Amino acid sequence: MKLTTKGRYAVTAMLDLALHYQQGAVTLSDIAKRQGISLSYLEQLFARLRRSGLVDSVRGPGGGYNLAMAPEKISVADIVICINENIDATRCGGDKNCQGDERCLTHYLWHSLSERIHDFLDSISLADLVAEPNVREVADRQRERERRIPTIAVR
Amino acid sequence: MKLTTKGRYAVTAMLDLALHYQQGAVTLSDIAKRQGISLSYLEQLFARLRRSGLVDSVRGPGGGYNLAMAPEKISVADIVICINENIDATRCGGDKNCQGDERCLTHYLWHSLSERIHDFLDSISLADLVAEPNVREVADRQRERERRIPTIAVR
DNA sequence: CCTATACTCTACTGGATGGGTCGGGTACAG
DNA sequence: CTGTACCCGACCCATCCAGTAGAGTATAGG
Repeated sequence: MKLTTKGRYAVTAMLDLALHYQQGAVTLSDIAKRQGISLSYLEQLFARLRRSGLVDSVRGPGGGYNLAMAPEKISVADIVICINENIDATRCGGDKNCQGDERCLTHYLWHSLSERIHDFLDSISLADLVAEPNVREVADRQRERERRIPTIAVR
Repeated sequence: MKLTTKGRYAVTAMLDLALHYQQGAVTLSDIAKRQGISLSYLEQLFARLRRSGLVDSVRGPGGGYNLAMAPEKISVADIVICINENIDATRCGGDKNCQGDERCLTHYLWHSLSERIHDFLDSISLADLVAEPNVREVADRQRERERRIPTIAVR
């Protein structure tokens, strides 16, 4: 089981997209500024998100990224799995060969933990997060700061 | 959030102790053989477990380790936390300063995930694991193998 | 057609950390 | 006094996270 900044960044960035859903393409540099994530790093993450079909890209000026589906359709688990490959907590990755070619004593424990984590993350969609008061509060704060410290050439 | 072999090994080893509860001290080399874990590595883990008061040690010949409390009193979370320090999934470690000095968009998400994981692992005691049929099955297999390939000087 | 914008892709890197090994202790039962 | 077993610190290596760098391609707008 690994859950690192990588996965966290990916979810944060996808949530940013969800907050601007159906408002046109969002550029990575905007996300980078708003969420405090390195642009080059975001590029790597979005390459995977695009290949997994979670986002669509639009090239050229005025381009950027859009969610490929409605926020209700994308769960946090989808994003984390796409980025991190697995949230399996067993050593063997579910292959039951943790000790030699047999299951180790605690195989089932980690297996059920993995299930719990997956079920939890899968039960939360981007739409759920957008609706969350705590999230709205932070988003408002970010919008406010963006207004006060506008980008050069604010259109 | 990190859950690595370290934590898994520790739980496995503690479960081995629980399976031999009140049958005298268990040596690390026995655990190493039964569970397929490096002896030196186990020594490191048990140093922490001992300092945290989860196990008692007996030095000298015939020595080994014992659970410091009844298996009912020790939860998987106790062991993992002792070894891994934290199972917090947030970046900031709960300090709410994930973005600059503010909370990031997804702070609450990771916070509640951490709570879920902790609650789950805390709800499972070593006694619960010992009672688990899946665990008994693997333990029986290990005992069988131990009988067939006995240690040199099997007392 | 030119240019700026913004995605696309590959290569590289430094530091942390997981997962060990090695070797020299100390306590104590027989 | 000897062997067993815990105790403790130093060291090591591969992996990989997190991030940088830089070259290329598509395209909207002038």
